[in-house]
Amino acid sequence: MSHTINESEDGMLSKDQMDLPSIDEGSWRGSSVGGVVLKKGPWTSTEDAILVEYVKKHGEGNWNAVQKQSGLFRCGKSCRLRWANHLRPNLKKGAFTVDEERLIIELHAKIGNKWARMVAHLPGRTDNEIKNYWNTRIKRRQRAGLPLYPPDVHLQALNGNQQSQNTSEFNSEDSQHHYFLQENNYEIPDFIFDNFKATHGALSYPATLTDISVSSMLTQGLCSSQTYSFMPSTMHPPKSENFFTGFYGSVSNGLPPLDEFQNDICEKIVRPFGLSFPYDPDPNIMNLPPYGAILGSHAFLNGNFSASKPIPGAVKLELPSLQYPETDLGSWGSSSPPLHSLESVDGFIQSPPTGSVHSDCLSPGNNGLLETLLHEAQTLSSTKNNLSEKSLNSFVVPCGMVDSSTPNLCKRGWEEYGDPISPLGCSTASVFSEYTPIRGSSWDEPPAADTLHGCNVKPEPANQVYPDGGKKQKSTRLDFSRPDALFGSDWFEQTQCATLLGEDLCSDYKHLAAGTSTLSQGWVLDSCVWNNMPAVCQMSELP
DNA sequence: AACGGAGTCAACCGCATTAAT
DNA sequence: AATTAATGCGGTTGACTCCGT
Repeated sequence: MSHTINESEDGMLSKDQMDLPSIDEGSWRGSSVGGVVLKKGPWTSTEDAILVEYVKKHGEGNWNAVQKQSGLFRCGKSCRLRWANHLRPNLKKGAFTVDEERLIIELHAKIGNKWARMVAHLPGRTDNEIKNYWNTRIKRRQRAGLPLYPPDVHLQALNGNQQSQNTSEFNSEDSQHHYFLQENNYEIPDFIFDNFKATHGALSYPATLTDISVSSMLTQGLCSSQTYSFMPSTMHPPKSENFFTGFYGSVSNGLPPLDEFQNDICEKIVRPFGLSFPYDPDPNIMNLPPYGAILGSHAFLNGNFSASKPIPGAVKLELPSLQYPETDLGSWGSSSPPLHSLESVDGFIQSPPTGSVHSDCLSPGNNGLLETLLHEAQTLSSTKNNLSEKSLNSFVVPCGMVDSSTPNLCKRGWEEYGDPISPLGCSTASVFSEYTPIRGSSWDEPPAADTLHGCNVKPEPANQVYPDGGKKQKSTRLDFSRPDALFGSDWFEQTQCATLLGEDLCSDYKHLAAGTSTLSQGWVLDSCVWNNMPAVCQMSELP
């Protein structure tokens, strides 16, 4: 498509031919350099001709001189871009050939969003073209629920990267970039997971990454002002919600800077993993700590709060491995039939690879980063006896606080009640239905059926003491004894819950509340917290 | 035919890097 | 060494087109 040949241009063209466009021309905007108002918007053929003529005379470069010497009212950047993308000779126009597409895929699997570098392999193409193609392709495949890379490309890229460790075909940055966060969208290629699933022990990732323990990630990466050591250097704070803003939060959306996480053993990072969630009621729901929106929530799954209505940012997320129907859920949890209504998750889950995370507290199943993170977080939590009172304000029963004699909620959840779409392996529904200890007893204790629909829910003991010596505090949370009441209430609809969760998830929970037989007070809400719900519950005062 | 959503593409913007002074 | 300008790069935006309803 060319914007240089159209009706509006024709009108402009005649104007150009007579004189350069007047400032009040629609495509002129306010930017000015040295008192000269520069034009923006589509180029006209006249402008193209001027630019081409200029380049013929003076060669490429010194683009800022174009405006001065040729009278073209375009900034240097615009001239350069126009020349590079449209005017320079030997440009290959038209659709990408099959070979080119294949090459782009392979290159992307190897080097990520290095469009300019890809150009070297695709003569006649521009980085912009490649980028557009890729972005379009991403959307298309995401919509179709297809993996971003064909499996063979995964393997090929994997091998290539392993070789590149030695051959330096791609620098380490690229490798890291490649392995961790593909492209702008923080996409993680399938082969990471494939490989992870395949190895579970053998190092298949670049050493620089495989050596990253969750602890180190938490304490050095997430919890230090060094920022995210495993993030690509090219990552900029995204404008839209995405996984990493959602996950590690606070980068750019008004949340506390990472420095604030340095203390307290990354409590705030640990929290989302079920350890605690001292949520401070905030009327601004959208400022919910994104890291609280992780486990089992759709927000985690697609980096957004919406369940099946991803905000635009969601488009950028993709975890190809989880798009495979045959996904070996060993890395996420055991396979089990998708849960009703909650499984229709946007298929983009992502998680840094952790195939060979070595730590002192390797997760029981070694099933994936989240599990490992969780497990390690448990360790961190358990060793941190002085968990702040603040965190105790949460009514979360963190995994790490679950008595050792008690089946580990998280672990068991992943292993036995795996939600194919949840890194935890247990969806919110599964938590509700399976891990809602009645009357605060063991997780193993079968839920009492009498707690189903009635109101005879045993209230949580007000003075309940928790393993760490602290007391749960109801604080400002809603005094709903039952989440089913909560979800089914008008309040739930009338408050921001629905907004926060998205209509779909909202209805999911309502459905859940109506159908589950294991709801009880306290623990249920804990589960809610654990699944990102408590933040919702806590943030509003009783109506 | 009108409308709306999705796809495509060109161009812009902001930041990073490099070169020049 | 510090500053400024030029350039490169990647992400995003907005206009346009296509297509289905």
